[in-house]
Amino acid sequence: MVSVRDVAVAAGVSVGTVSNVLNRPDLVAASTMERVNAAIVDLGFVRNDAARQLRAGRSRSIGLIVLDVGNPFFTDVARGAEKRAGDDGFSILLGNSDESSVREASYLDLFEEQRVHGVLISPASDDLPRLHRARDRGIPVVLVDREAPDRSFSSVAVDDIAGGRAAVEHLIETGRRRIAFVGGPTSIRQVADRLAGARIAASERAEVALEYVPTSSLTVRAGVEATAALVARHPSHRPDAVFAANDLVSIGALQAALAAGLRPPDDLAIVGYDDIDFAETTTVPLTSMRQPAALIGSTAVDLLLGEASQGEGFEPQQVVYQPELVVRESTVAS
Amino acid sequence: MVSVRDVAVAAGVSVGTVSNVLNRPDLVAASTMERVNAAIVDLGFVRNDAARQLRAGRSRSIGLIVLDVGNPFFTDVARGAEKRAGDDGFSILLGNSDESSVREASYLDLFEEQRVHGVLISPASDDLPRLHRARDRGIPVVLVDREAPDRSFSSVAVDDIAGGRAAVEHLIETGRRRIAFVGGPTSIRQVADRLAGARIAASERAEVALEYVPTSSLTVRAGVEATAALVARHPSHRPDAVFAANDLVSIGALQAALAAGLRPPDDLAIVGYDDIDFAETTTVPLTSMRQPAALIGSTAVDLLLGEASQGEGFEPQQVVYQPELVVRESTVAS
DNA sequence: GCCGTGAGATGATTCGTTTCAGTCGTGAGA
DNA sequence: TCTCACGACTGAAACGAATCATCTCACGGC
Repeated sequence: MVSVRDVAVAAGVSVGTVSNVLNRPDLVAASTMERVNAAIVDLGFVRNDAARQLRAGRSRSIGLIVLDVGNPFFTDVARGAEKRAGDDGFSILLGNSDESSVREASYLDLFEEQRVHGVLISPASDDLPRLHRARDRGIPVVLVDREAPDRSFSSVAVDDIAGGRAAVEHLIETGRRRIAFVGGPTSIRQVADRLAGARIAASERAEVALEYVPTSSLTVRAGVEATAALVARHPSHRPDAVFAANDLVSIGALQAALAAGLRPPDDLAIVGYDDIDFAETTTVPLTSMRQPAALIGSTAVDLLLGEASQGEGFEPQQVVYQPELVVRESTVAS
Repeated sequence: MVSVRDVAVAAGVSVGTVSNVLNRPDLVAASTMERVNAAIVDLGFVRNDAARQLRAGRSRSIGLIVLDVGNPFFTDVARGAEKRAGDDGFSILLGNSDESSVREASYLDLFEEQRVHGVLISPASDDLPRLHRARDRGIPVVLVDREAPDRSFSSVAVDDIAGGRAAVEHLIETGRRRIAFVGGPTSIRQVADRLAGARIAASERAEVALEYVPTSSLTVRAGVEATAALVARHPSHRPDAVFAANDLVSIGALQAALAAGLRPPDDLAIVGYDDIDFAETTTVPLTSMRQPAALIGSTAVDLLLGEASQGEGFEPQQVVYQPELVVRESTVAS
């Protein structure tokens, strides 16, 4: 493996000069630079990032931990983050916690060992102490799609309470009275907030009943199972609307409804959350709360880099975007 | 930032002993180990991976470059790879080339600088020399979802020619005669092979016409645009079936067909490729060629680790899986 | 009392890069 | 002629962990 030393020898200069060619080309004479570059190409020299990092003390990478890589919402967030990070010469390390706090912790460990420039995380649990520890060690942390209860971290989120409320208000306006909220676990803050918003909207009208149907994860499968149980009930006890905690669950809910012979929106209305691309291509296109996924990702990187460049006296900032209701045939007949 | 030296001082031992506690616990006395571990917790010591790597010469990470993170097929591949890698203590660095050879090259550079343990790549282009260079520098390379023309690399692929052929044979059997293959660019091997397979199947029956409708990328949007142009033709020139290069394109094709007032499968049959989860939840559930995505990912890691542990005399291996036709309502009325 | 043995601990050295104080030589100004 | 400034380049030190040839010590055997 060829090192700067080899390049230096080949070009007849010192290692310091090779380093300058690589990092501060303005400090070196044109003719020297040419010789060094020729040697680099000749020998096939590739910088060793580990040595670079060791010297620098931190890496040029940013860790991103998402709840589910299979969810297009999060890949969109990742895309936004990656683009923004790339502009500043940073790269994104993507970790998938699959809603497991164990996996989440192991990614945090990994990222800490890598002396990552910072961590963007959509937490699976409420383990804020763990995050504080990371920050105490000098690694900035920004919460994604979630706010810190005590505002001790910067965050980029969408107002999930408002979103939950708007979704249920839409269902009420279109005539539904028995609404089921499908999703879980509530240890995921997004779920808890959307449910809270839904409850607020429901509580404003005495004739509206809101039922919480928990699931163990936010997947298509979970949506199918929970909804299948709902629609198997006697018609008099069956909800007339499902508000799903995210679009994967809502897709599952739609499948279960169709399998049971129900025809949305008449027999059952369905609202999802995230407005992933696939929500508009389903058998019955799904009404959903749209979130600006890529913008969330890029804003998170902004906040992170800001915090990283400032240091001690940094004041955490909360950015909150508003979700937007996208109405489709799963709630309103076309 | 606390280092092994600080831990050693706090525990009253040498740095070598701390390192032994971390890496070869069997060599150190129980009482010593306890003291060291206590010091580690006390001081909040976190190993510096850069220093570790520098010493070791290579990292415990494997780079994975995919064509499109937004495509669930690739996230499934990534999942499979990550799981398998994790079992051996490796982590996966996920890079998204977005079908751009420029982005692909920049990820390769990054991974080389990181002295990655190996690279799994679903190449966007035919730049094999670049890959050979990486391997010459000691970085094993395994091709994913694609075979090397000269078998000079190990690979895990699915027989796309057979897949393309089976898809078109299915269309012919169900009565279609004017078939459009939608997708591109053909510089992506998967596209070229699926098209080649389609042509073979079509050529076996004189009365079948196959038309190639290129797109610039494999996305829902591209599928919509290409198909919209097709269905806008006079009925006598309109194809009676679309074979899409992947499911994202087929979802786009379905949207365009519905928007034009056509009702699959009668007015237009549609076959996709990959059988992503969302293929069965579309307005008209999509017939698709299923590929064992997670298995592809884990097998690729297997081959990579095998090659990495052997070294020089390694013989590239080709693993080829067979795709499986999954018939749904987009080709056969229910 | 001596030697051999082996468990346990040591600490100097190494990995490859960046940085920075310092050297060298040239040319302008006094 | 001497000094000073400056551009160009040098090379040693430092980053933090892992390794391995050595060293220490206690104990058993004779």
